[in-house]
Order: sequence, then structure tokens, then C-alpha cells
Amino acid sequence: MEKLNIDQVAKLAHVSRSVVSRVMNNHPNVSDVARKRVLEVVKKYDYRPNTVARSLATNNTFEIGILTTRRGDEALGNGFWTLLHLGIFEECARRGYFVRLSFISSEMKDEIHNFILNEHSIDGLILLTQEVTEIAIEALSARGVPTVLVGHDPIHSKMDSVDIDNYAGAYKAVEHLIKLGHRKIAGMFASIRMQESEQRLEGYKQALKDYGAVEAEELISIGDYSQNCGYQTARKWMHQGTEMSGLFCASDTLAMGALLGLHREGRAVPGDISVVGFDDLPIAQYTIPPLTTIKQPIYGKGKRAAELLINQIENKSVNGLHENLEPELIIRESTGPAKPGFE
Amino acid sequence: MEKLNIDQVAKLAHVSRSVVSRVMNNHPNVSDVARKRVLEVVKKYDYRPNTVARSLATNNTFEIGILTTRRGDEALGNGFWTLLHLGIFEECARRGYFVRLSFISSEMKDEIHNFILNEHSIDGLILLTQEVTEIAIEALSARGVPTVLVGHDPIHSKMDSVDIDNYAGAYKAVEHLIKLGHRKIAGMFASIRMQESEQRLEGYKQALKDYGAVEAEELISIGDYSQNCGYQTARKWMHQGTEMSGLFCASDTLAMGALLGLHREGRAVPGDISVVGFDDLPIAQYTIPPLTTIKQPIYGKGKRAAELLINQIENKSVNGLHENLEPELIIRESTGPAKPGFE
DNA sequence: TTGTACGCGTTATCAA
DNA sequence: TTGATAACGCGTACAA
Repeated sequence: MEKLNIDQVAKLAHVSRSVVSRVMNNHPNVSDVARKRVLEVVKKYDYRPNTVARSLATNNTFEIGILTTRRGDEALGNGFWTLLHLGIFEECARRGYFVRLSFISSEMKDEIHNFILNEHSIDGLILLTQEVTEIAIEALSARGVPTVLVGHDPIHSKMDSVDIDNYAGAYKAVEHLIKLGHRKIAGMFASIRMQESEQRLEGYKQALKDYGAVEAEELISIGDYSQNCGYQTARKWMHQGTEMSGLFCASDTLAMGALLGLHREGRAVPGDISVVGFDDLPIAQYTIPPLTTIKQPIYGKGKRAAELLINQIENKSVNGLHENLEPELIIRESTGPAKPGFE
Repeated sequence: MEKLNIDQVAKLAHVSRSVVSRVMNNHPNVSDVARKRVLEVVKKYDYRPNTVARSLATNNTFEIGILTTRRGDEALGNGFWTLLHLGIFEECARRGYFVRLSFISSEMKDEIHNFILNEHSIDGLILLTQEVTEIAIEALSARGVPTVLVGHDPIHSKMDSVDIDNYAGAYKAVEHLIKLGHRKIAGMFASIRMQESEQRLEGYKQALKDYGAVEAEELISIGDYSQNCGYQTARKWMHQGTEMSGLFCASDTLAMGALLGLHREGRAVPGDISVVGFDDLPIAQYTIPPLTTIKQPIYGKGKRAAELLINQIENKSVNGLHENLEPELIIRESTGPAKPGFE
């Protein structure tokens, strides 16, 4: 069974190539008999138009690129990214687009030019994380590639972006602890150069303020999202004798590290300290104890980003849209009432 | 700054398009002065050859596809896949290939034909997991796409594949437990329809046999790799009063579930039961207690698969190569000596 | 409704 | 060493 091209199909169907092309692209103005003849040949020989030739003629590839942060194993290996990629992939598949995957770091700025942004090879781009945006945006701005950001970036407000309401998420987490009676609630955050992280910090602070709980600098740690950071910080606090009965971690990975750190220091969760995470990674159900956390729609974020991007590609309309999805409190077993008298 | 095409570059450099083409592709037989003139124009206008047109002319796309299992969130969200994807990506990037990402499940066999295997759009394919192989292989076999399997599949022995030595890994895990004095060692495995899983079971059994430890059907569970399965199985065994002092789990996710299950049932790890996992996911360092496990080179597996695939693409040589990488025992804190008198 | 002819931007062949 | 010219396979005005 040879591979046919459009001319051979046309000949076999006794029509011109235009007719074949119209049939393949569902264009109108094709007589029923012609269409039928073409479809028979197509089916018989399993004809598929050559994607590359089609791209050359139409100047679009039906392929989008996603740029993911390239960090260390620990940060990449937490399951967050696969879910995000999956959300993007499935929406793209639904609408007929392929997905090209890349991991980039700041060391490879040159490669981004030469490799990622190869001319005409993709229709659009999704940048995962503000970190990625900072790395790649310069190379992108020159060319006019449709782009969607996952994670708002105030500096690039003309670009579509999607995120969750980080402020609200953090607020809900702290509110939950407060309603359980906790007054001294520590917080672990990643670098506030990222808007996402800054807003989680703001939500945390505002909840403390609104409810009149203890606000103190020594109850706040700024580092990164790694388990290791959570672990080290928790141990440091315990060694220093920093008093707290609640702990909000701006990611589940931080929380996981903190859980281990607290365990090492002989503190019971939630007996001595209640812990809330952020993300609701699949593993959060299986920490010891299972983690109360703020669920963010990771898959949904990816899916929505893909939607926005494809809309942009197909309508040629740049919107400067900034969308927020809602996070949700998931109560498990790492939080409990504050001990009476502890305030 | 307009985008130029090869003809415009040629005109500006006062040469013919052929010369430009040769320069861009590092072909010989170009005079130094001509080369210099071309490179000046290229640099000045930031000219990049149109990838699509090039693909049409050369009939290769410098893009490979990877097919990942599409399972539930829990199974996808454990960090394994990102690492595997990263290994593939980085090797591809090094050799100038793009990576197209897809997630497939058995429900979408049609889409695999229509979408994934689109004509001429990729140069080769990596199938992650025997599961994926089973789903996609039929559609693939018709066309002659270079393919590499991650995870050996006895049925498709003519295709290149890469895996780790699953038998040896399991053997090492059990041997470790035995040397700590354990005699009753349970094992949790995934479906033995997968060669990978079957070999882990074999390694487990053989180690028991070689060292004269207890071999018993009731100490073996066959399910899947999910945390939930580990959790349920552990609880079931405890309820039934199944005696054991060691537990080998064929994945870290199983082990994580088991850890929680044992905890719920009031068993101390490693005080009452020592647990060994498999994979060494990044999270294995942060379970409570940190998990002793068999480390497999996840990133390296991806990298090696990409190497094999690109070799195949570029040498046009199908080898039927089956490569095994070595797993390694990582001792953390979930294993300890058997209690004296417990045998 | 159909068919012809041309363009998309390269690479490859072959003669000069 | 160079430069026409012919593919590569498809989409699409435009004319019929």
C-alpha cells in the first residue's frame, strides 16, 4: 500500500486536485458524487494529507509550544507539571493542535532563540510560570507569536494570562486555622519576586489582620517551594523555640518537608501544630497525616491556558485577558482545634 | 525588521539561493567571500530558514513524539513522568530535535490514528510503558516510523527498548531486608501482565528462595501502582493479622500508601515493619520516615531512549537492541533490623 | 461546481 | 565554486 499524494488521489477519483482539497477540508461547493468518489479513494488507500506541505501552504502548523521551568529534580518531580501538561494537551487535542514540550532555564537563552523559537514551526506558546516568562519574554517580544502566560506577570499585562486567585487561597487557609482557634500562625513562602507568591503572602497577612491574630516577622519565612526548604525551616523554628500552633505553607511540597521536620523535632501534627498546604498535589492525600490544603485546579489551569491561546490564534485577537480560577479549601487531618489555653 | 526568505537573502548578498542554502547547511564548496557575504546578511536581518519548508524538501521534521500513558490524576501526578520527559527532552535538544508530547489511553485508538500518527509530521516515536505500547503498536506497525520502547515488551522484540533491570532491583531490595534479619517479607506488585512488574515479582521470589526466607502466597499482593492500592492492601493485611516484619513495595507510590496504612493501623516503621520502595521518586526523601528504596535512573532512561531513537533515525538502522540500566539500593530510615526473636 | 496555474520556502541535481 | 531549475505536497485565486 503506497502512500499517495493529492494528485494521485485526484486521478484515481477522476477529479481535480482542488476537489480533493475541498473534500479534505470540508469546504462547500463540492457535488455529492464528486465528494463520494473522493472519499472512497481516501478510504481505500488510507490517504492522509501531508501535514508539512499543508503547513507550508497555509502558514500554520497546528502545533503550540509549552515552556516549562527547568529546575532541579526535586522541584520538577512533584507531579504538578504532568497535570498541567495534561490539561494543556487534552484541550489542544480536542481542538486539533499538537503540543511541543520544552524545559528551559536561564542558562540557555541562546538556545531559546535558536531552538525553541524556530521560525514558523509553532502557532503559539504557553509560558508556565512567571519564572519562564522572565527568561523567554525577551526573545519572544521581537516576533509576534501568540502567547499565554500561566501566572500573571504585572510587567507583561498586555498578554493573556491565567492563574488562580492566590490571595484568596492563602486567605482561606489561614481563616481555616483561625476558626480552629489558632492565634499564632506561621507562614512559609517562596520568593515574593513572583506575583503568585507575593499574593499568597498578602492573603496570609490580611487574614491575620482581619481576625486580629498574631502578626510577627519571625513567623514568616521566605525561601523557595522545595521540600528541603520546608524541612529546614521547620527545624530551625523549632530549635529557636519559635512559638506557633498553626502553620501555613504556600505549597504542598513545603508542607511535606515541614511535616517531616516537625516529626523529627518531636512535634505532633495536628496535636501540637496544625499544618495547611497549598496546591493539593495528588500526594497530599497520602502524607502522614493526610494534608489539609488549598486545592488549585492544576489541570484546569492548563486547559484554560490552551483555550485562551487557541482562541487567540484562531481569532487573531489579543485580549490582554487576565483570568483567575478559584482555589478551594480541602480539609484532611493535618489541622485540628487549637489546644485550649494556648494563645 | 521584515522576515526574509532565502531569495531575499540571496539578493542582498549578491549570490544565488543555492549558495545561501549551502551556507546555512554547512555544506562545502562555498568560497570564503561568498560565505562571508551571506553570513553578514543573515546576521544583519536575523534570517532563519523556514523549518516547514525545509521539512517539506528534506522529508524530515527533526521532531519526535512521546506517548505517555493517560491514567488518573493520582497515577500521573507522582513526578515520575516529568523526570522521564525531561531526560528525553534534554537529549533531543542536544541533538537538535523537538519533542511532541501526547497522553494516550485505550479509549482513543481512533484519535491515535488521526492525530498522533499524522503523516510526515514526526521522525520517530518513544512509547513510555508497555501499556502504551499495547495501545499504539497496532497503528504504528503499518507505517514504518522509527520507534523506541521504554520498558521491554517481549511481543515486540524487534524494536529497540530500554528499561532497568527490574529483577535485580527487586532482588536487592529483598536481600537488604533479609540481611537485616527479616524472614517474613511481604510484597506488593502491579499487574504482572507487564514484564516490568513480573520481573520485580521474580526478583522478590528468588531472593526469598536463595536466602531460605518465608515464601507464601498470602504475603503477595497483585494490584496496581497507586498509593491507594498500597494503602488498602496494608490495612487489609493488618486486619487479617497477616504476619510480616518486612515489606517490599514495587513502587514508591505503593510504599507511600502502605506507610499511611500501617500508620493508621498503629504499626511503627521501621519498628514493627521495615518498608522498601522502588523508583526513588524525589518525594521518597520526605515520607515519614524517609523511604529506603531502589533507585532507578528515571531521567537516564528517558535520555537513553532518546539516544537510541535518534541513532535509529539518523543511521536508518533498526537494531532490536534491548538495554538495561542498573538500579541501586538507597538506604534511608524505613528499614531497620528485625526484632530479635521475631521469626 | 470544477479545473488550471501559481505560490509557499527549502533542498537537491546538474550543467556551466 | 556557482546558479538555474526541478521537486516536495498542498491550498487557493481565478477562470471556465
